[in-house]
Amino acid sequence: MLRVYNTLIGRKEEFMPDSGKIRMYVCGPTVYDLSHLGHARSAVAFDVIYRYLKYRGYEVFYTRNYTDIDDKIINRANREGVSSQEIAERYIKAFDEDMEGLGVEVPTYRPKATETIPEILGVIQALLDKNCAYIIDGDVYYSVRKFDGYGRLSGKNIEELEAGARVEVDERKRDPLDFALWKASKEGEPSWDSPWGKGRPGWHIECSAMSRKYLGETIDIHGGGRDLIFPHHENEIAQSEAATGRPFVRYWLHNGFVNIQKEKMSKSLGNILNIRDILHACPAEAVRLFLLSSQYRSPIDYSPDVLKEANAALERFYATLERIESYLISVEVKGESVEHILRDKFETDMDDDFNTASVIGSVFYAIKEANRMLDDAESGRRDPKETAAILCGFREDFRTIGSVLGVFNKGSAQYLEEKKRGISLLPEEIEGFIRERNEARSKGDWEKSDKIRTDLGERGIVLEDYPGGTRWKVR
RNA sequence: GGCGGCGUAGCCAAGUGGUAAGGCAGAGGUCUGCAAAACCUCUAUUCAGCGGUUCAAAUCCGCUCGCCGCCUCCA
Repeated sequence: MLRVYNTLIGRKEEFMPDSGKIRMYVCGPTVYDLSHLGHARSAVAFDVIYRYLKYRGYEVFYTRNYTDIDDKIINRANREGVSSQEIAERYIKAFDEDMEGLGVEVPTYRPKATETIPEILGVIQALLDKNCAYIIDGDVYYSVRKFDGYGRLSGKNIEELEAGARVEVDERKRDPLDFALWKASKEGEPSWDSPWGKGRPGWHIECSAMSRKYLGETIDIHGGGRDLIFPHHENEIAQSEAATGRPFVRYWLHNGFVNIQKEKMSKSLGNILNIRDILHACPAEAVRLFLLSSQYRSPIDYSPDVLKEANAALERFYATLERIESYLISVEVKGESVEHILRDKFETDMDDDFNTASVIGSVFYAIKEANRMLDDAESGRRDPKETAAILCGFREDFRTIGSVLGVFNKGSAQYLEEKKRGISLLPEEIEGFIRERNEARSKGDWEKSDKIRTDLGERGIVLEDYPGGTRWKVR
């Protein structure tokens, strides 16, 4: 039984979709700059949720939008002297590249706000017809007071919000909490025709329109970062439910932030880490492993060290996987029953609000088990066939888990191959050095043999001597 | 000020009523010419603190302290 933490009720509850088809919407980026680690966390968290739901046998219709019209885009365009569209296209492309780099699966639908204008106009018109919105000088505002449930998602009440409202209130609005559905365009700004004059959509309305267009009036899951709970998601609920008269979202899921030195990563604090910079310095699987090492709702603190740790953990995983794979080549497995203890644990953990941190713990527990069994089997203290059957189960379960987490996903050969691309030496050259070193070793010339090992070490090659011979790997 | 969340070993992090997963770092050991890798042992009588409920609490309740987020664009 899958249980998820639903922000709407503030606790975990059983996930019961209406049917085997799941409609899921996640708020995507506003495309005015490169995406940062925080975006990566949200994308990876919901990528794993998407994959797991599919793994569980659901058909998932996953929509993630691009907000491609917005003040920040316009500002940047003006600053650079190019069109808003050009800015949006540039950063959509960049975002897509980053997602691909992170191994994030492509959602079913990836709509853009600017391609949903007719539907946006439709929702606004419906709200005007129902007297939930009003027009002032070509702007259209949503009348928050007309919506009973306002504040339910964020646990706020209207009176308190008003009391704490910060300045800069637009005097024309009937109520400080009212927000723009449609903004009349100023000279030179991108605009679309509407019954209320030329203008562009407000931020919140696009998600209501896109969600409805691609997934219908009531959807199963709506996700995004915690900071979107208020006002963005609160406003989406108000708009959608007032317009359709039906519940908007059944399960609201929100991911925690990536912090740097305990503080939220954000533009205003200037502590941004771009995805592409990180990906440049570190394999994608290590980034994902870092992100998935905490439960998706918890805050996680970034530092260069934790990424290094994730990378080291990955290294350990693949080194053991390689051992397992070589062992399974040497020992025939047939007719032995393969057990899937790991897979069962994986499902139990994931069923509990996608507890990837616990899954990763189990994987490394299994890694230790596997190494222990291999040590014992290799020294004849363990039955080879029985060992092979268990390791075979591990290997299959690693693949299963890897396919959902997008980590531990490669064959060990592939992983090691990729690492070898980064080095300046040819494998034949390295083999040559190893032969030379072993000749020296056989003569007891430790000085020479150690120098060869040190020299290779400086070029990123690590040597390991085993009873069967010397092996090398890339650090 | 209002609302929400968090506080588990040197660090990261699971565990939400049945007696503290896992990783990194550290110490000792096995193996090795020496290493490396791997394995073994050790490293939280205790879960911010104080009370309460219970046969039983890190887990539930209350209070205190500390940190963070939202209330304004934000993943």
